[in-house]
Amino acid sequence: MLDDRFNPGEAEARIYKMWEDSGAFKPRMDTSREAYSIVIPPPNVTGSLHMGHAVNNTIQDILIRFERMRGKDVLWQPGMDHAGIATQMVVERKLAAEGNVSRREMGRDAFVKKVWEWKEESGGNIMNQLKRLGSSCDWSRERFTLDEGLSEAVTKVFVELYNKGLIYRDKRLVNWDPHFQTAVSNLEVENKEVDGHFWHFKYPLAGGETYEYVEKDEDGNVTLRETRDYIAIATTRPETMLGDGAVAVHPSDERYAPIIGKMVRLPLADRLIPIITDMYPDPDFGSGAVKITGAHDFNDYDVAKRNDIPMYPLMDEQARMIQTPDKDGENVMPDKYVGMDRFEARKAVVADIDAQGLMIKVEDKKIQQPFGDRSKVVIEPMLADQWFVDAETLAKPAIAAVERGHAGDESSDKGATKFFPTNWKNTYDVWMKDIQPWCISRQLWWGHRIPAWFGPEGKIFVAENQEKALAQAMVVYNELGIQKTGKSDDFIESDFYFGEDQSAIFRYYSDETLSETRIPLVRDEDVLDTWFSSALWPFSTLGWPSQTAELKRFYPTSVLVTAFDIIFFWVARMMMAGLEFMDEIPFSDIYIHAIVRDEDGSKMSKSEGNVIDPVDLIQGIDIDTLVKKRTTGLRQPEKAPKVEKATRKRYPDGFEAYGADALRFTLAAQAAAGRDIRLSVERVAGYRNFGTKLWNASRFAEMKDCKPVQGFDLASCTQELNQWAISELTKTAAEVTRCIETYRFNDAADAIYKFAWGTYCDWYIELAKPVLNGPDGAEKSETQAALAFVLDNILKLLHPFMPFITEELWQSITLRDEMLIVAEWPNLPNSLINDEAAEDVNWLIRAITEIRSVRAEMNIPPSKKGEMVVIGANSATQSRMDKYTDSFEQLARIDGWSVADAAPKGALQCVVDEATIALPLAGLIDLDAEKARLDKEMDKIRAEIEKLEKKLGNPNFVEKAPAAVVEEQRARQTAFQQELEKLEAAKENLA
RNA sequence: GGGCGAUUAGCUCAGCGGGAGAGCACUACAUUGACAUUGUAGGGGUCACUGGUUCAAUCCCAGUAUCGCCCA
Repeated sequence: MLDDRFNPGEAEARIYKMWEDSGAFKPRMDTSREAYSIVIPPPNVTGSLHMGHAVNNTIQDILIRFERMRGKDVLWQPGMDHAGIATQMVVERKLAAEGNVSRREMGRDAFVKKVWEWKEESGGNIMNQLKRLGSSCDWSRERFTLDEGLSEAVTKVFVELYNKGLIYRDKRLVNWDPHFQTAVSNLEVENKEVDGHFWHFKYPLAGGETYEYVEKDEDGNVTLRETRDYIAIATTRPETMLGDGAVAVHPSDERYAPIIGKMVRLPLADRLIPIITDMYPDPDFGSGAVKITGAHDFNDYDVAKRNDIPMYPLMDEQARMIQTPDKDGENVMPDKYVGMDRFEARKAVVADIDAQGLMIKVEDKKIQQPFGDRSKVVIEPMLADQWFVDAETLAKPAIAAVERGHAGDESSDKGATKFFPTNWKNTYDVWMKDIQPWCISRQLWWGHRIPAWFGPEGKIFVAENQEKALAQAMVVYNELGIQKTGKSDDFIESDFYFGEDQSAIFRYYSDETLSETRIPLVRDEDVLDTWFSSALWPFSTLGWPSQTAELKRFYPTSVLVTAFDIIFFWVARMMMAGLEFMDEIPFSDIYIHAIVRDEDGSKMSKSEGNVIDPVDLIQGIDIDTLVKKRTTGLRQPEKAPKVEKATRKRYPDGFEAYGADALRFTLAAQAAAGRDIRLSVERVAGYRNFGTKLWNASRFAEMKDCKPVQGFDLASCTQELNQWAISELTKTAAEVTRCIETYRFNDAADAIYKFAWGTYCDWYIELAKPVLNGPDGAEKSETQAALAFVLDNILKLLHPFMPFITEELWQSITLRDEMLIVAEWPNLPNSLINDEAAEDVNWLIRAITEIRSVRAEMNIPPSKKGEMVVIGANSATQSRMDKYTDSFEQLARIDGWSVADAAPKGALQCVVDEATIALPLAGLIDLDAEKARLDKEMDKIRAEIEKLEKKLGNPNFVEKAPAAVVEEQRARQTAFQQELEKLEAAKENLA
């Protein structure tokens, strides 16, 4: 006998282990089966499970379990991402907290060793959390982006792209994160609107020149005319003025026409810079004149490039002001600012300008400011030598593949990829078509080190390893014929050495006293952007560059499941890498799911204290622990009382242990193709109850000896009730299948929920009770077998959504050859759909519901049984009455029935199709109330009839609407009309 | 500024050119018959607003408002 309820806390780990031990998670590698594969979006090794992971992995697991049960050869490839910046940050913090020396003092090798130690020890918690969710990944194939194989793939890709000219080194303006002291890609920058200022300065014309400054309104009337000896500029970043190379105005701007080409004397720096024209300045914005600081602003950079304006780097890696020489070797930066932090320098510049009387005004202004997505500090555009990927070239095939996917064009052997929902194609296209060079070097230590070696004469050797780099170097330097210190023959291996110190290359030329005469080759210190390795994930995890069996079998993968926020970071880059290196798309479908928000629609964020941890919903948490969790690590610790209050108010008792099944089902049911899921804990509880309901239905089946019967012949069922149930099951199974296939998880969840609870529990079991409680015999044994069969199929259909409880029930019901996880998905032939049986039983359900409704509304106590009198029933109805007399008795409290020409006086009456059912319950009926009830019902029907009359009375409708629609409306009208007549008769019969 | 999306029951959300839906919450009744993590029944919505297309609009189109996200 089953326990009285499912205990997820006990069962989940046990069942999970059983699955894993059985090898069910591994691909069958059976080529007679269709292959189906998904690569997991690799979570950060530093991460812990949040709701985003929960929904992402629930959906993948639903697909994987579904396809596995359908008999496909399934691989769900798991793994983790090394998360360069995030991990380095975590470990640095940890080391600092433990009182260690800093990363720089420790040195690269020692630090990286520490990170690995940390990774082995506490990285990958998230993998265990995914297991708690029930994820059926093949853990034996778990990969990490820094694994040997994957690193080999990264190096190979880098070298090949370099050789093809698709990776290059360039000095460009990059987004510099002064906190982590590394460049980041533009995707890692968050632009936020903040309160700032707009400073207006005067830049005096050189040599005391003056000009006539004229402003006009729209009609050309002069509104201001004055003589000026300056040009007015406005800036939100005054400290950068020290590096200005020019002032630019729009060529059409008449106000400045007289002074174009003249020089201004840059205040503070005391340099002469030109006034130039460029299309960039907006004449209607500010003064119309823009200061150009090419080395610290992206727009200015473009202007400076176009006009050959010098760019002066003003800051070091930590964004402190530095000295920079101009082309003549003169210092650009006044000494007093050198060493100041950029914000300190801003204050100083503003004060000094003001002191010189050159300040016009300061406005308060909302400004867009770039922040590092990890560091949260203001990003500084800086000129730096970095590695870039020519994304534009790689994007072209990636755009085309998605184009083909959405056009249904399967002609290309490179494949076609389609987004679900389709509107994400637009997002992808817009970004891809305006894609910028991708800056891939990071000044970090944790990651894939760039396989490039620098040597004298500005030479760069990109190769898989040191030996190959050396070989290249020998060739190059021999061809170059450069002077070899103290030697005259060709270079040989021993003429080179590998160093870590960049300055060795410089010393090679300058330091005559240096005893070292060999040529230094110094490896690039930088590592690659983490996303560079993630881009290779769909093939690197399958073994590439080795041609493994898995690669052959499972690439391209079937579908990628992810959230929209990494379409650019990841999806687009996988498309590019896959097409470039595999010559084929990495996945044919991309399913983009919603982002999980809290119940108020805010993004869940630890620093805001509104996070719901999936594990807490699975295993439960008391309110005090929850409050503690939410109030630690807040961005603004002073908000703790507010967070506590809100938490206690919303979840006064914390969370119960709802179990993984309930959480999964909730996420699936809420996974409709929108943008957000607002997680509702109440809904989680509701779906936990659903599990309990199913559990109890199974207990009932067990109690009534409903066991699956081997070789049970569905088609030979003689009992209408069983035919009906199997028919409804067949329809539900088809619907669930179709919905999962088309990624409509909420509809699939809905369909199985409705069938299991609303059909199986509410009606099938109830209607079967008279038989099950009756005498043994063919009728009973068929019903037992059929109930068991339908239940088995419910478990199957529900398994992808609620794997634990369904597996537990599956194995409790009877001894089985196989686990549910590998059981065969229901594939019931349409011939099992039995419309006749459905009509009969659905009539019965309608009739019982009507009677119950009338009784409840008229306050007839359930204990009060009575006969029913049927008026106007046709023979079909009479035979149904006969067949289901017991069901009426049990479910509608009806004690026998008879036929009459008219309802007895003073009886409750309800209309079911052609018949009127009267319940003569003398003495229990309030005639006035019954009259009112009938009136109310008639009013509703009359309103419907009125609407239909109007519609059908419209000649345009009858003429133009499809005949079927008109016919349908006519039928509805007739039906309502007949019901109305019967109700009128019922009312007359009352008194 | 450009783009995308949302606005449907008290709450969270489906839906859709032709009868307004679900879960939760709410109300009433029911407890030794698998299940109170339950059962039965019920109340509750000018489908944001304004126009247009159509025989017919919650649904399609345009505009407005509010909110959210992305990009510049």
